[in-house]
Amino acid sequence: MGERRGKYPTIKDVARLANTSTATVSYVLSGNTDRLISLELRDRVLDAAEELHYTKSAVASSLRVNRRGLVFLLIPQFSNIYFTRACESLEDVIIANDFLPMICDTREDPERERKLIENAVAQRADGIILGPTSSGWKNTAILRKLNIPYVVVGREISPDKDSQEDNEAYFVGDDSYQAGFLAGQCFARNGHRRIGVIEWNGTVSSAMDRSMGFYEGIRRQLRNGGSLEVESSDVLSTEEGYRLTRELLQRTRPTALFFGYHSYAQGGVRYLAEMGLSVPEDISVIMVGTPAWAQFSSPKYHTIYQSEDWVGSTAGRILMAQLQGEESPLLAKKRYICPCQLIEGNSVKDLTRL
Amino acid sequence: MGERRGKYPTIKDVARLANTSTATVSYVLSGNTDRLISLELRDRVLDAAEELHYTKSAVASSLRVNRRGLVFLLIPQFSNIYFTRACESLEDVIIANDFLPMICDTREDPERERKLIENAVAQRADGIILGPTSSGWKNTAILRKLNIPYVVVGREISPDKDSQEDNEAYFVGDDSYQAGFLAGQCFARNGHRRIGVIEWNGTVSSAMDRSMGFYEGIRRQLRNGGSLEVESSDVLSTEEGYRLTRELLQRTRPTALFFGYHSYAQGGVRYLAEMGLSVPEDISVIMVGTPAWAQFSSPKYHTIYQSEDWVGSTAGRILMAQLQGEESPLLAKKRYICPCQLIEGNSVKDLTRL
DNA sequence: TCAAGCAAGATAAACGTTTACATATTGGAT
DNA sequence: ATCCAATATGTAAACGTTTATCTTGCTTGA
Repeated sequence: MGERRGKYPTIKDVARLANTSTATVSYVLSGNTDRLISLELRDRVLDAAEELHYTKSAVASSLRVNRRGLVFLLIPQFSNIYFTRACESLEDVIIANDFLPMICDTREDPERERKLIENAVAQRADGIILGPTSSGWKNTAILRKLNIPYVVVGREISPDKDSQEDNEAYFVGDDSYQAGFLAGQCFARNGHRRIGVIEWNGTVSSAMDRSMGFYEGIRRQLRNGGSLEVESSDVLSTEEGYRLTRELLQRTRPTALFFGYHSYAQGGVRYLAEMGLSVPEDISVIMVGTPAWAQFSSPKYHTIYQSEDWVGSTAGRILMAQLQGEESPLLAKKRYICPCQLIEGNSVKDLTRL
Repeated sequence: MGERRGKYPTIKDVARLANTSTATVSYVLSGNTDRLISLELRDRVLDAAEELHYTKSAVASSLRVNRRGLVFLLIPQFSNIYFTRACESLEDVIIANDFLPMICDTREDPERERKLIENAVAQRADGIILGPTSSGWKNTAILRKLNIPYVVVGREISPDKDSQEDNEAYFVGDDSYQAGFLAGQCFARNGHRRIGVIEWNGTVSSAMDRSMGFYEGIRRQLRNGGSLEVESSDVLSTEEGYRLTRELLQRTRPTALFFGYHSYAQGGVRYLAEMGLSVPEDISVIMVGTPAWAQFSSPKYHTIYQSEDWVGSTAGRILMAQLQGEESPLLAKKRYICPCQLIEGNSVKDLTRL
């Protein structure tokens, strides 16, 4: 019962109750050993603090010493396993280094991203991990200006042509080009030549690289005839995946479908089911990303696996190295790219044996 | 280049550059209209602030006025769609009310939960939303003690028998009993009498209520003969779902399986697939929770749908009502329970027509 | 002419910590 | 007796804001 509002007990209250000075209380409560304190007094202080349910105000404390103990993790969506998985290993290293990870989602919205970054600096975050939107470079300008440590994950950001900045950001991610390439190659190996591609035309690096890689992986195969039908959208979501797949299949009927993002695949696969098309008999499927549903379903899908934990822990370690301010070999390199891996399921039909 | 460490420009720097006092700068920058300021000076201040890339320190600011603008969202896991979905609508109402939502995950770990709650109060969070672990009641004691507004979602927490506290927490969640009941009833309607149950024996309310409901839903049916085999675990995870299902099926061979949690179902379904058991021909399945994979797979699974968005937005609105400190009809009630809904797929075989 | 009122701005106290510095009390050693 | 070192504690300044209070120079009405 009773009011909230300035109700927290302060160090002063503790001092009064323990009949001593605030300095002493501070020394006792922060375990600072620079000063000798009699056991008797120490106990009195601890008892008083306990009795009042005293909790140190991190805000007053970090105003004084220049350390917030906060790291912000800004990710584009919770429904994107790539980022939530990376988050988990990130949290582990951040916590292990005695920082508190705070997660916010930008919803793939540049404006929201801008506000969240601004918030992070207003909160005086010690560092920031960013899974960027398409405006990632612009929105991080303030971090570069104020020299706040940050690491970009998953999607690369880079200076606009007109910008004169060249202060490249730390980046940890997967080899998106290779991801596409592996998929294209797999279709090629299995003799597919009429292929549908569902891709995201977000202006982030990963999207474009995936397409490039895919085309390169399948190019040879198509030289002797074949077709590539593409359907794409600005929006990355399950629903949009459904719609794109429908559009594409109403136009043409390929033997194989490549989904550049598993969220698209999720919607697309639903459309296939509703149409009574079975995988891989009627149509083959590969997707980038390895969501649970794709592994535990029948058919089990071919997926391109990206090492989210590696990405997370590496990004975390780089940020920590920056914060510790030591010379770390980790900091010598700016771009960390992890190779992908084709995980075979049974969603690709072998056409070469017909 | 250059050092981090006290590098942020302060209001004092701005004042110096604009050749005025800190008071004026503060008034201008916070848009406080209590004071008249000449246009000329106002512009000088704004220019100076811009030039220095000044950002107000939320930590200094909220030390002074007693308002943090922070709401912590503590959820047990990112892989649990129930909570991530609730999070999204929570964020919306929190942001709409001009607070900044910070998300942390407790990993279903009571100790971690305790620390995170402590952190939240150390950060002087204005309010807390908690998807509790089994120690939820104990860990929130400090919030009650210090009178910090909080709302519990998804799983109910309640005083230990030995505790003398009776200050019931605000709770928003689904009717877990009904969730179980609907599932039991559905099996009963379809004539199943040899049934396997995979349940979580976490000591949170939802777990126990689900089982109770399920038994009640199926009870009648079993009166004329039948069997119920239960397999349960302390740990809630996909892997454990796999293991429990294996244990159960090695012991007995029911016609239907009830998964109390979709994470268990995910692992269980994989085991079924590996054993070559097909759903619903060989075995019927219902699960609580409606993950994407269960909807987009074939077969489409019977699921018990819980209204995560309703839970999220309601919990958010209750917390905001507390923070606004007004009399809100919302605050009159302590427990908000949303009914569940059986979403039919084709994972339950009708045995009555044989 | 002058007090009163007002516009436009400055000064300084306060928020809850941390910590440099000052003080007071001991017990030896000289 | 005197001085010093060691121990144990207190005082107060500082961190970056906000805001109550004070100052100054003008206007203006009687």
